[in-house]
Amino acid sequence: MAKELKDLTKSDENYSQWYNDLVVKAGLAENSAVRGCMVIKPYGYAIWEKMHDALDKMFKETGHQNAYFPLFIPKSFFSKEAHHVEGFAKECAVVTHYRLKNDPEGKGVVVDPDAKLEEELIVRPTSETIIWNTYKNWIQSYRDLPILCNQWANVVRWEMRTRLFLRTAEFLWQEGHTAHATREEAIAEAEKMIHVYQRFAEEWMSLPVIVGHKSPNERFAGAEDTLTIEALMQDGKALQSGTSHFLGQNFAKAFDVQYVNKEGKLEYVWATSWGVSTRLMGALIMAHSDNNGLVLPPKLAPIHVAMVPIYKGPEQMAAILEKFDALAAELRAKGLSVKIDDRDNVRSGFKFAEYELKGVPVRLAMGPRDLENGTIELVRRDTLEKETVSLEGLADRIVALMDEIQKNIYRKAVAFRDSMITRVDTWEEFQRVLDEKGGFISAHWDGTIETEVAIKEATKATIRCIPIDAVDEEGVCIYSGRPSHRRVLFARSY
RNA sequence: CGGGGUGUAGCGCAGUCCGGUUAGCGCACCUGCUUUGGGAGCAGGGGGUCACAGGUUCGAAUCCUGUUACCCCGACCA
Repeated sequence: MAKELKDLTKSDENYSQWYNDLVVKAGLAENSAVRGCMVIKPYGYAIWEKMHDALDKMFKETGHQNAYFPLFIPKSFFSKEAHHVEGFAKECAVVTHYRLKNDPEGKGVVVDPDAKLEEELIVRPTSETIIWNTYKNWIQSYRDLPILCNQWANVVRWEMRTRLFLRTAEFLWQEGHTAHATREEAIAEAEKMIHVYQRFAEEWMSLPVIVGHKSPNERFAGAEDTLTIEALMQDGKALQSGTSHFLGQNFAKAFDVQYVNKEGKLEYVWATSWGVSTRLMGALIMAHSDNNGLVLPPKLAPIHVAMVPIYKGPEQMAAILEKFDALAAELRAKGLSVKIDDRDNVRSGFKFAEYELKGVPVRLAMGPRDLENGTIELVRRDTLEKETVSLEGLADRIVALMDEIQKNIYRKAVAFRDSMITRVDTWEEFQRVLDEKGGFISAHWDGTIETEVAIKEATKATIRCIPIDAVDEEGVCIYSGRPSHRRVLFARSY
């Protein structure tokens, strides 16, 4: 199964192929019959569900409520915000008809030309327009504000080139859409939510991220400011993992959403939107996996502990399963998910490899030797360290180990990420580091779109973000030589 | 949309140049036996509209024409 995985390393130029193989072989997802769309398989979906639940709880703790808006957006709504339509127009799926009929020539069904829609419907690539069209009806007075809604949904963006989890034509996400009375309150909301994402990435995914502002060229279509969390993958490429936008009054003006303030005067509403998607699954996979397969942080692992019997004959199997059942009951009582693998059609070695491929944090194996000694073999996935331990007090030990694994994976990722941030002061060095090392490059930039675009064309590297904690530092732009006041982070990215 | 490639069993492929037994191999699947402390071995078995539609031929997976789907490289990717 996973044997092929071992042939590749992360620095390999075939990393994409390696990634794709891993996603498929670990049973997370596969390509579907529909071009560019994926099937998320039960094991992959179980991870996504854990992400969903944790995020949903965080949103509610920050005062948000879930709601749901339509999948279809009338074309006219979509074109009301000029920058927005420009940004998304090239990748929209459009519904033009509402009926099929039997082919008059007898070959299946055809679109009924008489059932053409008066106005075409766009399959949402994001929901700002339909939501602001709705918010218009919800808002009259400052007493109606703020509105703090989140939606869990699927969206469609007709990408030319797709990749499992990272860029698919259809994907699952959440999108928060908030309406506020003041500019300051909306900006504070956008900042609050990017930090919710940061906390989720670091605490749940064991994924360190850099929080920053997008450069004007990389900003969301229709936003005044875009905040991002940027993560680093093991091949040295960056991945935009979540964004939070301050939309100013752009959508309020486009959809004429005004409220009466305390002084009785009409004002346009201030907006934010923020989202993370199943792309986080891609981030999780690419940040931690090794040549044996996935490495899942315990907080997101569908199975915490896999138990594998090593046996000869049904008597041994029964004796081992008895021990497993007792231990499993104890572990489950402590909130862990346990899988006892009593399949007799595959051998234990196969099972070991399989649970490593699937990233199960802890594996226990018990055989005749252990039965005699009252021991069990414990292997942790993050380090692959093997230990024969006593059954005494094992459940508590494993609970503590989950926490240790969660932290260890994070520590490793932080160490790697930090080692991959390089300060660079010349254009030659910039190109050399980009080609030979990759990762984030911290460099001066003159702040112009022309320079940003020129660097992108020359190297495929983009400004990932202007970190929120960037310190003022005078310097000269690595490309243009013009003055710069702070460093920004460049990288090649997914 | 430009350049290249591929459609043969659930998956991965050979066979196509040069037409000719019943279309083959590996993995997976089913049955049986032996195995079992790191991806088992042997034996037997099931599974095919050779992408689709025409054409040439005594005979087509193979040659010709058309269609279609997918993959890779570019362009695209708030």
